[in-house]
Amino acid sequence: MSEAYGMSERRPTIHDVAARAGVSKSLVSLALRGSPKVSDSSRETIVKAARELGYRPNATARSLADRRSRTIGINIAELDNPIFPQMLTGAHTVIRERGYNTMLVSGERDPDIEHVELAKLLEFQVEGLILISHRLPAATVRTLAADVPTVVLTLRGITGPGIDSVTSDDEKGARLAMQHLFDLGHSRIAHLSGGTLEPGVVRERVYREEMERAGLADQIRVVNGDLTNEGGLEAGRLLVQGGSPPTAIFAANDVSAISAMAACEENGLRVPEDISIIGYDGVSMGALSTINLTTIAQPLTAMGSSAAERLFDRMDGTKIKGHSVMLEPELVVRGTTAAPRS
Amino acid sequence: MSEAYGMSERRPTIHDVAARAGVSKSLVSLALRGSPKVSDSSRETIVKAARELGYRPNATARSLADRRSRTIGINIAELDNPIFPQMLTGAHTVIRERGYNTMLVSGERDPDIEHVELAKLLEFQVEGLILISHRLPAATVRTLAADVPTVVLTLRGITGPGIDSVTSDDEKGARLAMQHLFDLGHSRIAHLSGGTLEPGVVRERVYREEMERAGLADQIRVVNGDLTNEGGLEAGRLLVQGGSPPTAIFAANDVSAISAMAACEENGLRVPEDISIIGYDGVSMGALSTINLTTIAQPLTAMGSSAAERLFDRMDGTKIKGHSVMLEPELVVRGTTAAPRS
DNA sequence: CCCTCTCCTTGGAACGCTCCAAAATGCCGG
DNA sequence: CCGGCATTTTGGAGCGTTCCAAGGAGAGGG
Repeated sequence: MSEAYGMSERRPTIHDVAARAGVSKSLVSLALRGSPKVSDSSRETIVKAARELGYRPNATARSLADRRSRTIGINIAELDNPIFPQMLTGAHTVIRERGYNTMLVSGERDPDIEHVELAKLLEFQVEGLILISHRLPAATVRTLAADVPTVVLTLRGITGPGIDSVTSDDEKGARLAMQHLFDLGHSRIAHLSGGTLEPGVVRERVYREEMERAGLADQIRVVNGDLTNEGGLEAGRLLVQGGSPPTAIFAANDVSAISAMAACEENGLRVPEDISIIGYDGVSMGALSTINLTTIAQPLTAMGSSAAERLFDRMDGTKIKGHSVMLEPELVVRGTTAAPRS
Repeated sequence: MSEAYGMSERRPTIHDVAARAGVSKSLVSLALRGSPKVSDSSRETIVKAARELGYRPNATARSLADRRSRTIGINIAELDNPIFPQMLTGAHTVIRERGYNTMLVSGERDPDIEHVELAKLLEFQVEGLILISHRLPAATVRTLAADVPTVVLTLRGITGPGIDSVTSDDEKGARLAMQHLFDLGHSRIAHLSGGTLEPGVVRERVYREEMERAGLADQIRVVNGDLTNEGGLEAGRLLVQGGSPPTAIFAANDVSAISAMAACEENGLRVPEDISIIGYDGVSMGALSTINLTTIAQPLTAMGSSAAERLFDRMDGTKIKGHSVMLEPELVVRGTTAAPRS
């Protein structure tokens, strides 16, 4: 044994176990992986020797030898907006149940960093990729998917060989929201948009369509809330400070909806008595009774787990065509919407 | 611009690059790692060949060869409570900046799962471990730390060789909270506790001590809010439904504090006019103007990054003694506390 | 020209594991 | 006691890198 430097002691390897048990390394390998071809007596000796030495298999070496990393890479846009951790949870659980590991990277809002991190994931030989992000360029996704099975979450409209996607039906969700407000009798409805970010686009389009379809084209009013706290607050102020505030606001996501609530209250408008607000996402904090936000809930955790399941399907199956799953959003009526005061 | 390759064929290796460039694999290895011993002309040919082949180094093989995984393992208790993702963010950023990768596992509230997952982390030869959890038994932590440099977040009182810990000064934070309420003139102060979970214990002890020190031993009232939404709601109800509700509540964390707010409002008590509430943690949603929770803010992101930095110190330094860092919490006065109506 | 001395470059031996073909062992009937 | 067959066990060849000792090529000095 080469003990060149005064390093801390070498971890025991399969060879050490073999030596101690008086068998060959191959047999140790078989025994420890539970092969039925190993005699009971050998198995026993080997397991005992392994335990005595505190042997722990080296997953790196194993990965190299059998060319399987048993690792899934997840790229997450950010951890701040609670929808992401929630999807992550769903995916993570499935990955674990399948006996895989999760390697997590985040672009932290910087495309360059994101690019580098994604590359590292591939170098680590991840067997599959889950992209939880709405700011990834389609070209990037296609390149990645050419190398490794990939499932995209929350990003619609990206297809191609090797790409699956999991989304919830934004079109339908947005219609549900508008319908709810119409049902309550609102017509002066404003939209707090998500700007040009992917999920925002569809929601805004549907808002416009529905308004037009209801003959309310002249009431259309859109302000960009940027899907963030700050953006929502400012946009909310803009909406309600004018002379005739809308009677209802459909916000592109919960985070900005909650901020808009604050903006309303600042300006003396009570929610829902004076103004109704409906959000989108179904983040758990919206359920807090202090907030009690009416919203279109996406099955966030389910989307995460569905993405992981789709990925495993693709990995062990022989599916070739990109296949997309669309889950159903759901209207959750809570305390921030009511009929307009007439 | 590298080409997308079919995923079935073998990935090009360093040998392929060597062949194409007409040099030895060793030289390719040196060149690609930017060694200065390589002539410019060779380097150029090699880089070109690598690009043309779409070569991507195999991090697994590299890890095995140089016995460094460049990976840090993070165990996270749960992703639901927003304090965890926030700490994760801090740690994750530092890890990335140092050129390392993050392998993420979670016990998902099940000690058995947690144990298995932690073991897998070690098999993957992580070079360091960050434990973001308050339910890990001290014995487990010590075992892990014997194998690999370890930093514990949020868990106090665990020390030993190889273990660093990062906490914020709970003792001081809790005193800040009580002092704030005293300063406002409160004396009928109840505590929404965190039960027996680690961070709750200290906060409750300080609550009791401070009440006694202020001669208010007879006013001491503690209900377990379990650090959760549901727990906070029920405990909150318990506190305010009785005949003479407290004039202030010190909650063991923000999540339960927010639920307690809801419980108060349910029962017709306005916050802060009728009852003051102060939380603990400083989660970002508390800052939402709709909630506007007075709280003791822990520097969550900083705790995460500090943990990672501590870890790297330990990894490349020769520090041996366990070293703990304690960061300062801070009183953030917002809208849920006021003087009691007299 | 030959000989050093620098630079560059190279093949082979790890790293710790899995896989495979082949060898050893054990058991049975004859 | 032997052949034949099933069951166990084994050594060696990878997996794609890095590291190292040693080999080649020029350049400059004598």
